[in-house]
Amino acid sequence: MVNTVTPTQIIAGFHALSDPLRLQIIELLRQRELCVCELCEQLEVSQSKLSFHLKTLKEAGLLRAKQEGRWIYYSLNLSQFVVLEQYLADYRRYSPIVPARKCQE
Amino acid sequence: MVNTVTPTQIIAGFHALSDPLRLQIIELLRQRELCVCELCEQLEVSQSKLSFHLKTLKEAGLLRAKQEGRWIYYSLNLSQFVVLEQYLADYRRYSPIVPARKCQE
DNA sequence: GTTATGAATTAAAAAAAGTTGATGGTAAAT
DNA sequence: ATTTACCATCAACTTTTTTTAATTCATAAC
Repeated sequence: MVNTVTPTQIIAGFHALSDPLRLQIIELLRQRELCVCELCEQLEVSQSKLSFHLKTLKEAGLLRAKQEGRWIYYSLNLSQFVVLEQYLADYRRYSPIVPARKCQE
Repeated sequence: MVNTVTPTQIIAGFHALSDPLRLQIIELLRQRELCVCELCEQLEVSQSKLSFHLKTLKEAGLLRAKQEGRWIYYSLNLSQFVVLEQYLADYRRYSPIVPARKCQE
């Protein structure tokens, strides 16, 4: 496997997931891909605001954008979800429960 | 199962994981539990700063704190890692790839 | 070309998060 | 009882993120 996952990617991913509106966006896209105008309506937010959050998610690699005419359709990039999931899974799997070395002598 | 996971918990969790120093803290605690003074030394940050980030991680449920004398030992709360992992896994597992309904008629 | 629509970008303002240094609390040592 | 060590908290400040409104860009329709 070659795909090196950088801390920066991980941090951007988790940051993108740490906002309620962004989680709502993801929840909607889970059903099917949507264009910005449709997301706007369903979420009842301004286009500009939505655009900002879409960018955050896209730059974190969690979304894909596909232009079609003057519409832009967003969809989940599930492989990036797997990257983050894997990161968490590693903690669960390789974290021995070792009692602390005591601080004093 | 009764354990209802709230969006607030999820958001707090991902937010806690979206900072380089906090990831370093977690990386260290992965080996074994540590007291604050030891984390301070290894990470070379002020005690106050460290305390702030430990609080963020603890309030997100990712860490446990245990007092012993005047030392406070922090350790990973792996079950909360699993909660977040599960959240991501659900997207991967239950997200059908459905083409968009087109916007125009 | 001109106009209208969908969406990104910009700049300024507002809000939130993080940093710093000082202070305070508690437990142990003297 | 004092002092010392470990750690949390507070208030002031800095930095980053988010919001808002205006503008710009691109595509398509006229």
